[in-house]
Amino acid sequence: MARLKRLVLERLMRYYRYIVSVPEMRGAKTVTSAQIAGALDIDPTQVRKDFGAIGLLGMGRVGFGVCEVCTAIRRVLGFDERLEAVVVGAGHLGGALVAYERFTQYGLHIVAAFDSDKRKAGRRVGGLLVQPTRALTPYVRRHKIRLAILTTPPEVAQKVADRLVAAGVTAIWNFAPTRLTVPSEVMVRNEQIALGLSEISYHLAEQAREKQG
Amino acid sequence: MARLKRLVLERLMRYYRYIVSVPEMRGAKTVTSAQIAGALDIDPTQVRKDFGAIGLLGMGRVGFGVCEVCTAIRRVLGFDERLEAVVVGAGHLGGALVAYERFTQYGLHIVAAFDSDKRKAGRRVGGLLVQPTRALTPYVRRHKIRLAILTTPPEVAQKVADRLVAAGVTAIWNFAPTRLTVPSEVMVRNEQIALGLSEISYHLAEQAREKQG
DNA sequence: TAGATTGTTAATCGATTAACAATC
DNA sequence: TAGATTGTTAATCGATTAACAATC
Repeated sequence: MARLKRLVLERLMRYYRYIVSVPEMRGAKTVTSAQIAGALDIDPTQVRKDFGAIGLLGMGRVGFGVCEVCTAIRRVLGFDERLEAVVVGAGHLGGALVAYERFTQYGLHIVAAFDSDKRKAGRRVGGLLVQPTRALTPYVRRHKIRLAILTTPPEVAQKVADRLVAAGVTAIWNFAPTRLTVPSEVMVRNEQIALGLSEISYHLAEQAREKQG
Repeated sequence: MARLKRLVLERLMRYYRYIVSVPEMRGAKTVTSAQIAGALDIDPTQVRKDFGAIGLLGMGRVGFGVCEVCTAIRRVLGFDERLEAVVVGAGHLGGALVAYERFTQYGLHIVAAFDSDKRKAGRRVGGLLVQPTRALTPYVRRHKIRLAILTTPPEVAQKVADRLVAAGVTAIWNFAPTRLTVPSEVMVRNEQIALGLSEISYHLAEQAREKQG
């Protein structure tokens, strides 16, 4: 099976969420590409192509088996495997991620939180005791942690990333607004929340300009 | 000037951040498209095109004036205008956004927070007193709020959105994992953080599969 | 069977990159 | 002037959509 691209993966996630959580899906045995596409504002052909890419075959006149779809997506995206992650940077955002229970639906478990701030270390964040940064490397090594969630200030993000990589992490979910330099075998997913502001701010500014003249 | 697309706006945001915050930019009078492109891993032609789209003209052999670039981006994206927003849903994520001070750099000021949970209403979140949801509509009306940041659970997101629209909001920054149905003149930006997990989880699952067989 | 839905190939669309003359 | 950098047109690349025979 060819390596799936980012856009495909994100759509698979959306299909999965639709199928497992939308009320009209409750109890349904089958689902058509048109149903999913309509709900998610996607082209039905796209849905069938994505399903085809992960080996899902539909049935003419009926659609796809709900169970098969769920199972296939879970398997491909790895939701059945327990995935343990550490959070580095126990500020507001880090705390929000630790507290977000829905991640466990996808197999993700945040098992430790770290912060360099001595006032934060020792405090509790969403059920986790925040540890000082010097405990990071040994923890990652001992527990064979593969994923780190980075929510530090941008100034220290690269330094932390270097330590994480040295400790053996192979994926970083980066919420700091900086590009990270890492070896090619380490995967970085950048989550730049502030980028959304560009679209919103522009839209509102345009609106104001149109109103004026 | 033609309406700018989402990808262009996001790149403009990244150019802006690079220019105002990266150390090697300190004191520089000019910057070339190659410099920016190199730092952000973008094609230099793209940078020049984007600059051209907002009316920026470079100088042969020299590049672009740092000041001009900043000013132009700020003006186009509307960062010079004060933009007031309310947060609805004062949970961990809502709190994190309220506490995020860097937004003011872009003209965004979160001026009020609301939550339907009676235990949360009355508490402080990042300097703001959380108000009960019944205060939402009057507040938005009175202060002519145009932007709402939605961080409620997905189940109530649509209902809240309806109220916000009725109260006069024209843009919604939606962090709830649901598609919202709103009138066409209202802009919705979806920030689906969990989508990133699909890419990470897949990558790590693939890695494990490769190792096994 | 008739008809809705699939899987797949071809056509379209848009975004990115390459090429290069014009410029300072 | 020589050479680095721009602005713009053309070529490429990839993703999305349309068309339609095959299927149950």
